[in-house]
Amino acid sequence: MKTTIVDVAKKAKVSIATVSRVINGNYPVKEATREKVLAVIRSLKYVPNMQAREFNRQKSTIVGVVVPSIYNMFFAEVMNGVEEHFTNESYSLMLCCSKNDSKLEMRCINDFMARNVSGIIVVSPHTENLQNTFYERIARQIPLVFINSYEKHPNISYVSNDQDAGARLAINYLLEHKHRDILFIRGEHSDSYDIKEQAYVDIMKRRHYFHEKHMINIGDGNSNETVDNTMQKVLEILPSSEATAVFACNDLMAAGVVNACKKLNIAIPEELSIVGYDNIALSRFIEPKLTTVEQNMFLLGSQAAQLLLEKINSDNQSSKRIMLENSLVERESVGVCSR
Amino acid sequence: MKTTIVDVAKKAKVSIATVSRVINGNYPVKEATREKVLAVIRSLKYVPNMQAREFNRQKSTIVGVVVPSIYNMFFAEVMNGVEEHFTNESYSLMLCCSKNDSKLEMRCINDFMARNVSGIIVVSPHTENLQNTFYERIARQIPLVFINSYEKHPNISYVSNDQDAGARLAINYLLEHKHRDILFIRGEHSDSYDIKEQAYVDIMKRRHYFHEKHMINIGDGNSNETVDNTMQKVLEILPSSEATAVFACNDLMAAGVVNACKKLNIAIPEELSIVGYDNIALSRFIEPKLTTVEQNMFLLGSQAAQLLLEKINSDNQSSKRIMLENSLVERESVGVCSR
DNA sequence: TTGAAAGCGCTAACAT
DNA sequence: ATGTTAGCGCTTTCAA
Repeated sequence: MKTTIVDVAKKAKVSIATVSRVINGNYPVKEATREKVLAVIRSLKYVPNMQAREFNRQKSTIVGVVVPSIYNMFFAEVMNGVEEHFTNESYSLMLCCSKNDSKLEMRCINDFMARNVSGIIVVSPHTENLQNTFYERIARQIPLVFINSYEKHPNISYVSNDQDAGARLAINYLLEHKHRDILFIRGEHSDSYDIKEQAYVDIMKRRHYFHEKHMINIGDGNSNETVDNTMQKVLEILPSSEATAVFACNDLMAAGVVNACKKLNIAIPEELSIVGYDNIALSRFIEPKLTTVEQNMFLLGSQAAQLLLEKINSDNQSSKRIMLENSLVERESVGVCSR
Repeated sequence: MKTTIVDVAKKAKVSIATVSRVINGNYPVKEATREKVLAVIRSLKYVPNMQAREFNRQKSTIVGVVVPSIYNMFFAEVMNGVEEHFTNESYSLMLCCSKNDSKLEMRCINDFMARNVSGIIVVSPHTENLQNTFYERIARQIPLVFINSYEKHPNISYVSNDQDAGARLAINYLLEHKHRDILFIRGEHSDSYDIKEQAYVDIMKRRHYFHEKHMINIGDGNSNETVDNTMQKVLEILPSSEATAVFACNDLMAAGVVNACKKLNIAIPEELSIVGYDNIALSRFIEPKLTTVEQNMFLLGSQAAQLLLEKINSDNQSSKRIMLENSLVERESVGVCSR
C-alpha cells in the first residue's frame, strides 16, 4: 500500500490536519512541528495523492486540449506553446485528437468534462459543432478557449490569427505580381477555411477575376495524406487550367501543389506561383522554399493557455478575444505572372 | 451544482447503490428498476464523475506519455499510434514534454505518479535516467513501457526498432556504393544514438575506415533548431573534409546536411551521399528525396500501448520486449562514390 | 434484488 | 497552534 497522510500523521505524532497544513502551507504551523513533519515525509517518501486532493477540492489541475490532427506540425507547435505555459503553472495536459470528425470532437470534450478538467482549449473546432448549441452548453459549465475560430460566443475566450487579413495579404501579393487566375485550395470543417474563402471570393469578385472552378476543396486538410491528396487533385486540374498561381489554405496543401508541379514539370515560380499559410518548418525545407503567411503558432498556444488560466481563476467570468497579426514571408515560390 | 448519483437515486426513489449498479452493470438489477433509473439519468443529464469513481477505485484510466520533444514529427506519429489504441479502450492520455532534459523528464514522471495514472510510456528515455536507479524504482510501482530504449530492466516492457540492424543497413548501403569516408551525425542523451554509433564504429573500424573526426555530435537532436544547428555544424566541417557520404541519426539532421550542401553548392548525390533515419514525412518532401531507414512509428506507438495495457491488466506482472524490423527506403540522396 | 454504510485520501470548517 | 470531524461522489461489502 502506498503511504498516505495518515501514516505520516501517526509517525509524526500529529493530526492529519497538521500534516495537511504543512504540505499546503496555507495555515500557521509551529516551526518545530513543521520540521518534524517534513522529516517524516522525507523518511517515508510520502507523496500527496493528487487524485484525492483534487477530488476533495472539487477541481483539478488538468486542462484538456483538443486538436483535429497531429499530422500537421501546426498543431504540434501550438501544443508546445500551451504546454510550456501550463507546466510552468504546474497544470497537467490531457490531449485528445478529434481526427477532424465532429462526433469524435464531442466525445473528447465530454470525456474531459467527466474528468472534471479545469478548462479546455480547442484548436480549430469543427464547424458543425459551432453551428449547434453544443459549445454554448459546455461554455456555461467550464472555461473554454478556442484557437482559430471566428464565431463569437459570449462565454468563450478566443485567440486567433487574423486569417482574413492574412488571406488578403497573400492574395493581394499574388495580384501585385500580375496574377489573375488564382486557384484557391481549401480543406473541410474549419472556420479558417471559410474565412479565407470569403476573403478570396470578395477580392476576386470585386476585380471580376472570380471563377467558381478555381475553388478546390481537398477534404481533410490536416491528415497524414493531405499533401498527397492535394497533389492528386491538382494533378487532375492543372493541365487543363489557365491558372498561373495558387493560394493554399495551409502549407501542407501548398507542398502538395509543389509536388504536383514537379510531376508535371511545371517550373515554380516561372510557370506557377504558390502561396501557402502557417509557415511550418516544412515550408522552409522544400524546394523552392515556400512563400507563405506566418502564424505565430507558439504564441497562439501560449496566449490561449494564458486566457484559459484567467478564465479558471475568475470562475469562468473573464472572456477575452485576442487577434494576432499575420505577416507574409517572402521566399521563392512566387514570381511575376508571365502571361 | 452538478448532478450527482444522489440526485438520481432520490428522483428514482432507489438507493445510490442501485444507481451505481445500473451504471456499471456489474450486479443484477431488476429490469423495471433499471429502466426507471436510466430514465432519470437521461432526464437529469447525469454524467458520472470519473474523478470520484477513479479515486474510489484507487486507480485511473489515464495513461501518461513522455516525449523529449514535439518538434520532430517522429514523436507525433508515435503519439498517434498510442492515442488511437488507447481511445479505443477509453483511456485518456496525459502528455508531457521533457525537452531532452533529464530533470524535466523525472518531473514529468513524478507528476504522473502523483496523479495515479495507470501506466506510463516513455519515448526515448534520457540516458542519464537510465543509468541511475530512477526507473527501477518507478517500474516497481507502476506499469512502464519504453519506446526505443535498449537497456534492459526486468520490470519494464520495451518496444523498439532494431536500430542496430537499421544503422548497419544504412552504413552497408553506403559502403556498397563505394563510400569509405562517411560522416556520422548524432544527437545527445538517447540510447538510439549510442546504438547507432556502436554499429558505425564497429563496421568502420573493422574495415579500417574509421576516423574520430568523422563523428559529429550536434546536441539536441529533436528540437526546433535541429535542422539549422546541423546545417551550421556541417557548414564548418564539410569544406575541409574528404567525406563523400553522411549517415545521420535522424531525418531532421539529414535535412540539415541537405541544406548545408545547397549553401555550399555541393550536388547530392553526385558529390555527397546522405542517408537519414526515421522516414518522417519531411524526408519525402525535401529535394532530393531522402534515402532513409524506415521506422514504423505508428506501430511503435500502438504496440507500446498494447504492452502497457497488458501490464495494467496483469497488475504490472507481464513484461515483454518487442523488437521491430527496419527497412531501407531507397530514394534520391545516395549515389556511387566518384572518388 | 435491493439498501445501508464504510471507506478511498484529502481539505477545510470548526473546536479547543 | 493544533486536533476533530464532516464531507467530496462513488464503489462495494454486508445484511436484509
